[in-house]
Amino acid sequence: MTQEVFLTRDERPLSEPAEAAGVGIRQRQKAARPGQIIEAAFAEFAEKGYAAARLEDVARRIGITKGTIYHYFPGKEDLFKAMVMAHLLPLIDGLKAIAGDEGTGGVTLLRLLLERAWHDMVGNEKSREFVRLLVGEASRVPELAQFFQRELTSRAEELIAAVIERGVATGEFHAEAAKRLAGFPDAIMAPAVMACFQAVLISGAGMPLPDIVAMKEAHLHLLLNGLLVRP
Amino acid sequence: MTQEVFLTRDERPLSEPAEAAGVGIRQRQKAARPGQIIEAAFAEFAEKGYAAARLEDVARRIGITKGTIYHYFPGKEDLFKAMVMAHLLPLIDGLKAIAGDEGTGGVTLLRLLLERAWHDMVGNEKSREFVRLLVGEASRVPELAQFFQRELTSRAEELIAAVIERGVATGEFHAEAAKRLAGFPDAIMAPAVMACFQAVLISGAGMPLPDIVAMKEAHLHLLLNGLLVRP
Amino acid sequence: MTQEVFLTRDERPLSEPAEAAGVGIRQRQKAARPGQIIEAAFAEFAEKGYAAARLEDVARRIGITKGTIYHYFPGKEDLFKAMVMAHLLPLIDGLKAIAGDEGTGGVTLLRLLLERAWHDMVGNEKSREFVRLLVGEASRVPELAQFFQRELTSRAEELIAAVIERGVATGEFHAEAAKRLAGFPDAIMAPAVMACFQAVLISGAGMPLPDIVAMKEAHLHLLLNGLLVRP
Amino acid sequence: MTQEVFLTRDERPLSEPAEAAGVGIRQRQKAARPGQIIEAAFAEFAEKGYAAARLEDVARRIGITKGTIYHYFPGKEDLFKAMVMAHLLPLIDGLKAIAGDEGTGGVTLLRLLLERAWHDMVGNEKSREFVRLLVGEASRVPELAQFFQRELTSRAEELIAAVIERGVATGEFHAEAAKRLAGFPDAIMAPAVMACFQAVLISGAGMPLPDIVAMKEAHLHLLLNGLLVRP
DNA sequence: CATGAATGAGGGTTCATTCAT
DNA sequence: CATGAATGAACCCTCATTCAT
Repeated sequence: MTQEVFLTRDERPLSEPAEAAGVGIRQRQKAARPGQIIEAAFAEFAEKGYAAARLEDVARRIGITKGTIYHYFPGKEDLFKAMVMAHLLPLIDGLKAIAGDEGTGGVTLLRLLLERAWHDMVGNEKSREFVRLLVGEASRVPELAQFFQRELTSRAEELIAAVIERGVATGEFHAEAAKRLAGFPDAIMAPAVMACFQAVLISGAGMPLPDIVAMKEAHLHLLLNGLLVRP
Repeated sequence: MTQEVFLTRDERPLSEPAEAAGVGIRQRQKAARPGQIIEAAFAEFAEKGYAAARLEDVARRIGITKGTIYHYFPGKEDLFKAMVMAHLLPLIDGLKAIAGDEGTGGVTLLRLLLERAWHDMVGNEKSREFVRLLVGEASRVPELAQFFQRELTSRAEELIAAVIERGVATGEFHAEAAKRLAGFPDAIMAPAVMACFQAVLISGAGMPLPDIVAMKEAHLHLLLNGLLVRP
Repeated sequence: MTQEVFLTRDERPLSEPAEAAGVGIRQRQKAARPGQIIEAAFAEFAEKGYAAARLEDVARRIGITKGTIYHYFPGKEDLFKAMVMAHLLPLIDGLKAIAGDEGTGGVTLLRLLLERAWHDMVGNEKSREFVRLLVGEASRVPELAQFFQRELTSRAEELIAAVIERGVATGEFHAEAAKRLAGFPDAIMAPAVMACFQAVLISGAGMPLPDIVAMKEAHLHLLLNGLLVRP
Repeated sequence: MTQEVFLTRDERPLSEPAEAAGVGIRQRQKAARPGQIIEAAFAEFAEKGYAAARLEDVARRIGITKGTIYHYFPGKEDLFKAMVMAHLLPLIDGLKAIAGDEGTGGVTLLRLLLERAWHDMVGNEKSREFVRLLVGEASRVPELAQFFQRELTSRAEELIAAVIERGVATGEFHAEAAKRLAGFPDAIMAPAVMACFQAVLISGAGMPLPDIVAMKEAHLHLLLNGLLVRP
């Protein structure tokens, strides 16, 4: 069982060939370009950071030249935004899917939520790098920061709140805990983010990753039971 | 009650040579320069990121010229490292202080630990920016990443493990929870890190900060009691 | 009779791509660029010396901008090396050509050798400046100094030795003189080098050049006959 | 017998302590400073060239600071000139001394002249470096180039002409050779200059120096007898 | 006299962006 | 569509020179 166990859903590469049937290879190439560029851009931005990434390196990664990028994106910053969007949208869709789940109990919903979070933020190398990139650079692009806050963060917070509420309604969760968490719902997700950074740091240092599944279980257990001995 | 309530300890600015008695203004200037420069560098690096920060802006911030920086630091990267170190050292000392506390119960120790973490990572604007900067850039300076991992992260993890162990020894904490957390001690600190990012994002978007003290309380309560209703 | 009488062979400028038929102007430009840049670089380096030469001036000389130079050369030092090589290679070829001459007598060969030396080191302004530049700067680029020593100096010394040997074999040269010169073959070429410096100094001072052909004749005569009256 | 055998005359260091008797050490220090600085400057200029030499390195060489140099010299260029002058003057004096020698025969005078030339240009490391420096940089300082031409070169040429004339007068030298050399007297000295460069290049490449005394003898022999077999 | 902190004018180098081909 | 030569605006870094101490 590898560390990439969380790849349970749509892991389509961004540069999908779009199953073009009768069109020539040139057509297919052309249609695939933006996705290829975004993918290469992600790799460079993640590795070097926005400012230090060079468009020439992005281009070379997929065997094109600098100029070609400008056929598809107006400039470096736009490419960055597009790349972030391309990665953000699936995450948002994931959240929407859960929100639609007229699931049963609070615990089940919570588990579903954590599953998604761990998948999206810790599940594989690219996810982790993306989170790191977002934290490091997004605040330099206010437009993105706002989109991120509006579409993902606040949506996630609402979802968490809803899940807790449901747990309280079904009698699973403690009402007082729910009230207390109202002002800090992200605390629920925090360990996943933490695991993300831990993994980035560790793999950056060339050390072996810890057991991610066990970490996820520890996370859930901590949320549900806390540390204290039941009286 | 402002957001800077956590400024309970030594918040001496990095500059200022402590005591300057009979020495001339030039002498005082000279002794204070490195600290001033580091402070200005922090501001620029935090605002623009390592690559986008300009030494000229760092200099202008304290009314000197670019060249002067080179009297005190060999170059941009060294300045960055020095700045990180200047911020990291106090955090390490903070951890050491707690480790020395032959405290009583696990809960008390845990509270102490959280207090420190929230102070150091969420307590004020600069702390938060520093954490963000570290996450965003440290991996580009492997030397720093390793120092960070060795001196701070692993030390913190040991401390957390010790605290939990003590809680188990005193009968406060659940043995099973302790065992489960052994592989993921950072989960304990995660909500503080999360709050840090949340605050950065929110203030970056120009919105008002939430009640940090309440968040800290919610954090502690969640850790201790979990979400579930006691059976 | 001008001073440039020695331009008897291929004095093609370094630029110009030889034949440019139907290709567009852009193509022709591109192919010619490295040569143009090297030529301009030579002029600047010769005039100001390596350290004081400015790439911007090199660029302006041929109507391009600083940045363009970096499309063709990795940096200032590489440009310098390339320029030296471009000038050195023809000289080496010249020596090889003579070495291939299965000439007749020692005197004839010696005359051939001197002809080349005077042409290559005194014959025209550029040659002279190049020698001066080499003497002044080569030692700062050990790589070049070694190449120069290995490919040109030692080759020339071997050639001189061979010429003298042949003169001895044919009975033209004095055996004792030959033996004595074995340890100092460069003495044979020395007057040409001297004339090079003299010309540089003199034209630098704005004075008229002496009669170079006469100097060359004096050189040959001195070598062959010496100063003493025959007994 | 080492290579420095030519050190037969006044090899006083430039920074002589001026045998001050009762004056304090401070006084002596002060009086010696300009000479020390010039000596250090020579070392740096010779090693790096004028443009690349740093005044700070000059200062450090003798344990003072940059600023002190400005107490004794108006600036970098003036220091360079002063250094060149300090080295040039003894050479000029050497020539004058020979010119005063109402010596006997032409051969004897010629030998005297060569002795000086080899001593001053090949005799030791510093002499050689100085010649190289002069060739490389002097033309960038027209003022110096003119002084050099007027005081040293032309004086040397006159001296050589006089020596040859005397040889002709005494019947030692061939009249035709004398006439021919009138337009190129430097040819006489050329091998010494050549040996200088050869030595610089060779020691720059870390190889062992050839036998300088033998080279000098070969030089003289070549001048007197030429290469041809006497008919 | 001597120091060395500070200045400020460059110069080498990089790279996003443009545009003729 | 794609190329890649060319531009030009920065930015890091160096260092001769100044001057308060």
